[in-house]
Amino acid sequence: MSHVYFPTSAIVSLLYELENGSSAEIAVVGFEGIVGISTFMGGESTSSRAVVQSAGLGYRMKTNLLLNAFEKSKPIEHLLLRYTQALITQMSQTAVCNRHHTLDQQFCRWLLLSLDRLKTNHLVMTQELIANMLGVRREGVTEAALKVQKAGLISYSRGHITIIDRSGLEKRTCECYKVVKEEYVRLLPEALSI
Amino acid sequence: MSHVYFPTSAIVSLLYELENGSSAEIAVVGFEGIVGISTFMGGESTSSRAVVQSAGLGYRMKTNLLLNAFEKSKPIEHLLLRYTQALITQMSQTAVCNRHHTLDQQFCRWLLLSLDRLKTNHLVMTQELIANMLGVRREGVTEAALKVQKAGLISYSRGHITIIDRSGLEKRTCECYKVVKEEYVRLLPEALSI
DNA sequence: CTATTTGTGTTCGATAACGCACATACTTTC
DNA sequence: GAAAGTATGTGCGTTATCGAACACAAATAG
Repeated sequence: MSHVYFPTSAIVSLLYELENGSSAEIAVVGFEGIVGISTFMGGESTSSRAVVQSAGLGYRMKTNLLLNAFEKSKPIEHLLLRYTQALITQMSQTAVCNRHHTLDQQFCRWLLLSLDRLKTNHLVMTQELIANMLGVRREGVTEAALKVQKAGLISYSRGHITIIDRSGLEKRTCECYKVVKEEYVRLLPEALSI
Repeated sequence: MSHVYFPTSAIVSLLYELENGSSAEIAVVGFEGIVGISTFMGGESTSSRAVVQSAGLGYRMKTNLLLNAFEKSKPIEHLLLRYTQALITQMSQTAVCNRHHTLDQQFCRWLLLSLDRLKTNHLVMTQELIANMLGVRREGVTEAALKVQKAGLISYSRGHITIIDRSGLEKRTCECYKVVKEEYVRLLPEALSI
């Protein structure tokens, strides 16, 4: 890894892939975060794969520059570590969510996590790709999306999702969304005024 | 949190609990690790719960002493951060494993993760508790345990598990066990000669 | 403007895990 | 050594998700 990335309008998914080709998203990174924490965590590499989920802009920085900043500035170090802890919370909650919640709930959670990182209420993403992120079948996402659409919360058409009723989505999703969001706000108050 | 813990013979599970009372283990900590990383990550607290899975010994240290060491010694800082990254790998792999692998495989993975942190091939743990860790039904664990027992890999009796054929277990589990183990060895070569 | 590709909807049988109820057997307690 | 408690085994019907096949329509390419 030669660079780390600071998305501004882009959204990046951190995916883990299995030998059989199936995968699952373990966290989402947007304007609030960094892609490449292993730089300062000391591992140099990770087993996860970063995939741009929603095209957009971001800054990139040479790995060793970030490392320098991390070593020289305590405030930067503390900020980066606090972000890492927020990321850990997201990963953990995702693990539990994978275990216990329905596809419907997870679909809504995923939508909300993405929306929080976008300025618009419009998302460009096929069901096939969402299925890849969630680690489920495409048909499962189709079903979930239809239900949510029939409930009047979103409108969906060939890769274009428009959110109609955001608070409706929040009611429909599991607690995981809220838990993660609140932890981000707690740990990164400067960065977030979501 | 007033103290952090360094298990020596004890094994600690990091659990996330949901509002409805169900839970899932997201990582295991043994002699190779620390309970309380949020101390130096800066969050002060975590949403996870640490539960002693297997009784044993360990050291404890006042939180602010560890924090001092973290701030004053670069080698200690780097070691702790590398450990944290290993923990992140374990959490991520658990998330994917929860999604894609069968209860049988996860049961074997869990046994192996525990065994790596014990000196013996004998484990004291009821099926009820294992079910709690894995976030599944007790009956599911009973079934898995019976299969593994019938295959001649373990013997199980009222909370006492004895491993008979370790390499058999490794064949039966999913890749997740190996991936995590190798990452621990890569990141913490000094600490591990597993 | 036709042909192909892409994204979505639908069906159906298979399977893994669930929730619940209850039987059984080993252990501890008194 | 009888009674109560604990751990495990078993047998339901139920449900969510899977895997695979296919229909259809919108978008894109030639």
